[in-house]
Amino acid sequence: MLTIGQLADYARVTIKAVRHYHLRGLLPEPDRDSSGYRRYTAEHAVKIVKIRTLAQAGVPLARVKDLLDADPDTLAAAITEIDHDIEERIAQLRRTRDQLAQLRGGDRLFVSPEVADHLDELRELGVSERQLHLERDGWILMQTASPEDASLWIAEKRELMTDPEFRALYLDHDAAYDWSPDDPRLPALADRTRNWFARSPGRSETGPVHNPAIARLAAQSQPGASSPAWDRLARLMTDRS
Amino acid sequence: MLTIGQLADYARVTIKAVRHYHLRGLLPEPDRDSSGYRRYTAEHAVKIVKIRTLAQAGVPLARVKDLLDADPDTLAAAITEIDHDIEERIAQLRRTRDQLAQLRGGDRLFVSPEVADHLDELRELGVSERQLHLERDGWILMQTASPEDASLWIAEKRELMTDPEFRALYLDHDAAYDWSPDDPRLPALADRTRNWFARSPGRSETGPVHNPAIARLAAQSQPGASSPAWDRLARLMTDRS
DNA sequence: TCGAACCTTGACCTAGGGGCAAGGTCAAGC
DNA sequence: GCTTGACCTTGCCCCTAGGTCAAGGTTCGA
Repeated sequence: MLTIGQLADYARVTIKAVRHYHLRGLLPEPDRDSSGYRRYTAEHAVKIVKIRTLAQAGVPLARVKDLLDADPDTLAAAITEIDHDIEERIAQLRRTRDQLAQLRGGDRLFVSPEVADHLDELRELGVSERQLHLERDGWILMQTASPEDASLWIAEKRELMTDPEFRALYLDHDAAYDWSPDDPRLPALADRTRNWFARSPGRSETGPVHNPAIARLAAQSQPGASSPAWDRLARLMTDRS
Repeated sequence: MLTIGQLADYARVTIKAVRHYHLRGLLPEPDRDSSGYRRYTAEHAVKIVKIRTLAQAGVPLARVKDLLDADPDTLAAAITEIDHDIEERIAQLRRTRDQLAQLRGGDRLFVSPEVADHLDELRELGVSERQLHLERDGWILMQTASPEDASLWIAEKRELMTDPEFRALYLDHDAAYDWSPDDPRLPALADRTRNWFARSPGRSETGPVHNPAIARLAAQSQPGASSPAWDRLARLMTDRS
């Protein structure tokens, strides 16, 4: 006959857990000795090892209770199912490990692989961290609003980036962020930008949502995402177009 | 700007989880719109994907909170540690799977491998299920009371079982359970048993605890573990020895 | 304009215990 | 006989990481 502590040690379970199983009706209360201590038999030990095994497998105690006095076929079926469940949890943990590795890496975790590649290209081009941040956040918002459109837009944007003139314009806009709003280079930049859009084939017919500048607009809905120079640039471009 | 539902969908998290993160101080409460709805930015989306990734890895939210604004080196170290932790949990799940498989099989889960092998041998010998049950429970109690002694005793018991005469005695004792207490075969069986113990070398000097009959005695402390014939047998053996 | 889908807060629930209080019991050693 | 430490008892509230339900306000698309 075992005390609760001996039983708990045998099954490698805490005393508290044993009492919890009594409370949940998984384990019948054993007889008490003259001093009121619970006295367990080997039957209890067997049952509690069963309970522990199922509970460790993540089976809710309510289900463990049913399983304990189910017929062997039902139990076997349940075990098969639980086994599959564990396999799946292992696979999930592996996926989590991969994501954890990406968390070290940078932004790939937060955006689609295409956008992540795009951001990498921008970084190589020498785009400022501020601008990268703006781009990333813009794509996040777009992906959230419309994942299908976002995947079209990113393909278009990346194709655009193969044009050296567009790349130059992009870098100039990036640099212009810090300029004074009175900077004489701003009107010229606005002109070059408008000219490029006018020359670029098919830009206008795809509708306003297909304009890659919407990335910047979306990002600008965040606080601190614009500057006096950019505001001036926006006015220069809309006024004369 | 995202609603709570859009944010939750983006990060593949439930709305309730998002609010829970606010409650725990992991995620700053965003501004509300005119109707009191929370309105999120891409910054929130980034943060919540981080939180989700760490939380899915089993990191307690309190620690996630610290990690969110830790310096990169601290974060990297923590991620390495968390990664090891996941590996360990995968290993544990594999062990649980093995145990689950044993749960289908039978008794191996509840006793040491040596005892399990012993029980298998007894089963092959044609021992009754009742007796097997008694043996198993006896070994459980012994293992609980004194694991080291139990491992010595099981080795001794298995060596004993290699003796054909002991095996015959064991099977006869098993069969005798159901006999009438007046059965004429009982005194003869008691004699044969006493003779065997007397002949068997070193049986008496190892002390009473090394007598394998203690298995039966231990098992008999359970209700319904004896019979009139066994009681008579016990009296016959002690009276005349 | 209406219904569906969304949002709000609040209250209560879960599993598997942990920790503490306020004791009772038991075995060993002096 | 007395103390000490380890063990046991019940009962209570606490935790995590949310889930669920209720009762209501809001927004959006047909």
